[in-house]
Amino acid sequence: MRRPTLNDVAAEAGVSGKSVSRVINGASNISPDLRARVEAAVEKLNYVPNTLARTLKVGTGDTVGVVIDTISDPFFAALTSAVEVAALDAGLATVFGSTGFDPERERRHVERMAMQQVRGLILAPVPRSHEYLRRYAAGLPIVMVDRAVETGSYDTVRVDDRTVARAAVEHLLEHGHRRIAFVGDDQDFATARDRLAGYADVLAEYGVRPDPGLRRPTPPTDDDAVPVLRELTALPDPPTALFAANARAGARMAHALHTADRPELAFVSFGDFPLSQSLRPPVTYVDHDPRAIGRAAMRRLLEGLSGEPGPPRDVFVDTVLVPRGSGEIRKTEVAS
Amino acid sequence: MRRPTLNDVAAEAGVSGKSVSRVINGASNISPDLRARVEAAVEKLNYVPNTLARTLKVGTGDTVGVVIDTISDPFFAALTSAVEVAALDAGLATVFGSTGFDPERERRHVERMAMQQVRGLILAPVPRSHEYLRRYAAGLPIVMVDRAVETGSYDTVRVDDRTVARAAVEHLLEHGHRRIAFVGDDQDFATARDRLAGYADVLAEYGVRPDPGLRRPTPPTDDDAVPVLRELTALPDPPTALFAANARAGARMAHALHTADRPELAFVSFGDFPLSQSLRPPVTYVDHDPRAIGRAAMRRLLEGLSGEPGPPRDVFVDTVLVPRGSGEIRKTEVAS
DNA sequence: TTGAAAGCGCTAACAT
DNA sequence: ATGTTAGCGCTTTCAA
Repeated sequence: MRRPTLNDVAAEAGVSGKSVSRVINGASNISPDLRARVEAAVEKLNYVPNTLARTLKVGTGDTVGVVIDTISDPFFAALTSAVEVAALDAGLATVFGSTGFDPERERRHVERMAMQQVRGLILAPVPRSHEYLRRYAAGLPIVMVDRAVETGSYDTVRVDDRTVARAAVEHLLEHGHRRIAFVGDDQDFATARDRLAGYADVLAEYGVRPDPGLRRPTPPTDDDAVPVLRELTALPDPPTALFAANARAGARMAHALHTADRPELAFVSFGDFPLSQSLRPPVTYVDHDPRAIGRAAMRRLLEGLSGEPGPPRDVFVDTVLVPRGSGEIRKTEVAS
Repeated sequence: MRRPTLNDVAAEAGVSGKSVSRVINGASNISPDLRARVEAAVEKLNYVPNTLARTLKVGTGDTVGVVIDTISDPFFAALTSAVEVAALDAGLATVFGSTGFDPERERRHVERMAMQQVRGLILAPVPRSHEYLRRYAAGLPIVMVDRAVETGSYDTVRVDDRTVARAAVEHLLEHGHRRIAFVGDDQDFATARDRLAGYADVLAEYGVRPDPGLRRPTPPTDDDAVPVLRELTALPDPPTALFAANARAGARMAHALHTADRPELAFVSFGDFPLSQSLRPPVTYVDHDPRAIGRAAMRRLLEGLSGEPGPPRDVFVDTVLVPRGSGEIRKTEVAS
């Protein structure tokens, strides 16, 4: 009992295949009688058109691909959601794949999507050489989001990490802090490097000597964040403020601050996270709005689809610093 | 400059199309010489096979579809992530679509996926009649997750809501509470109905008269949760405990409890949410593990793909009550 | 307004 | 071990 095809419908309705095709695609010049007969046959047979055959013939499909770290990350969930909505508006469907930061998995996802004839690709690249991408880039618009690799070769949509990190750390400096810890990803990510650079920039501007001892990687889990915090507070000259350079680090350090009961430490997170405003104090953050990135990426992709792509462009989306309490703690009392 | 096809490669390598096909699909009996020539041509032309054509010919593709409320919901993000990983293990790709609770959007996603010849469908159905689904269900295995509609017609993977809600509320009753508020979705969802039924069951068992005044819908946003809480505490005989019947309600009521500074109210949430353990007190919850649901759904789908599907089956995944503090507050002091 | 034939890119069946 | 032919389900010529 195989699925009915367009020709089955044609036979049932006693018309030609092309007529069925016309009815399905809503062509104009069709006699009401023919249309009615075809529609009846479609109904009777439960006919579902085969997009693959159509795409094969027409040569162009209606899906875009999204490849990201993991959909479990709220940042990428929101980004993907925004892409999906924007794609839907443009009549496009979304296929997605997550890399788990594995370059090989990324490659396989990209390859598969290219083989499936996606119209375009939105990619949060793992921090590695993307030599392999050239092969697929021909005739396949690619927009990189959140991070950039091989800058200049591909469109990107991201925040200006360095500037934003500067602003966040400056906010702490303005509140009197001089010992400011940096908790964030290792330096494989250009993004992380830029944030660290912004941190270093502004410290230098304020005449603060950078101290490598104040730098810690993102704790792998919530539970690992507490020891990280203890290491920092146990220093001879401990930090009075914390800068979390990404939302994951933010959530985990917030957890640690509460678990270890150290609400007197000033704290700014690069990226908001759920419930951050329910904590006491609520968490001050600089946000790079994932939905704005998703929408901008889709916009850029659509430009690439229709007409002249032009040279690769770097789109920077705006960010905002939202003071909610934790970042406005002044350095007054000296911590034990 | 259209993309090269298998025949272009064949011409370049001076062999037949079928030989190229063989090399690409790693067939056994191929002379090293031929293989080398083909591989060189593939490399030279940057050839990328067209899966669509393959699927059309072979009659069976390699993708499964996932249709959920929204990927921004951490519950569904985790579920989808688990499905993707399980699918990858089975050599399948994942396409996804979100409904935003719009039945029409759900229908369009399902239709599109069916047209794209997905092998199977994992669906969190919007709470409506799914008459339309029959049309696609022929030859397309469908597994419903989290919720069930038209029970008995489709496979489902979910929790036994009634039993779990019972356990959660009983936990509060055991701690001395008798006035227990129910905050949760409206009753369009079978899931919500069952949870309310479990709540009612166990109240009756403990001889507690149900009070409709203690029932409130899920607040639409965090900010709306505070008024909901105030309404409840302003009652003549206010609740001493809260049961949030879903994770969203849980997060929002937690927010309200903290904003309004009412930590003396006992609180159990159906479903965990981010940072719930960083609150004071940490939130007690019963969890229906989204990853377990995702994995079980994929397992069931694979059964449906290979061999005898058998009659629709309802799979219930286990849940656990995790006491973390908020649910263990005894009813001792009288509020206000 | 409708239909017949050819072919999109690939592979199964059948040669050789 | 390699090639030829036919055709998957659809749409695009081109005719009628």
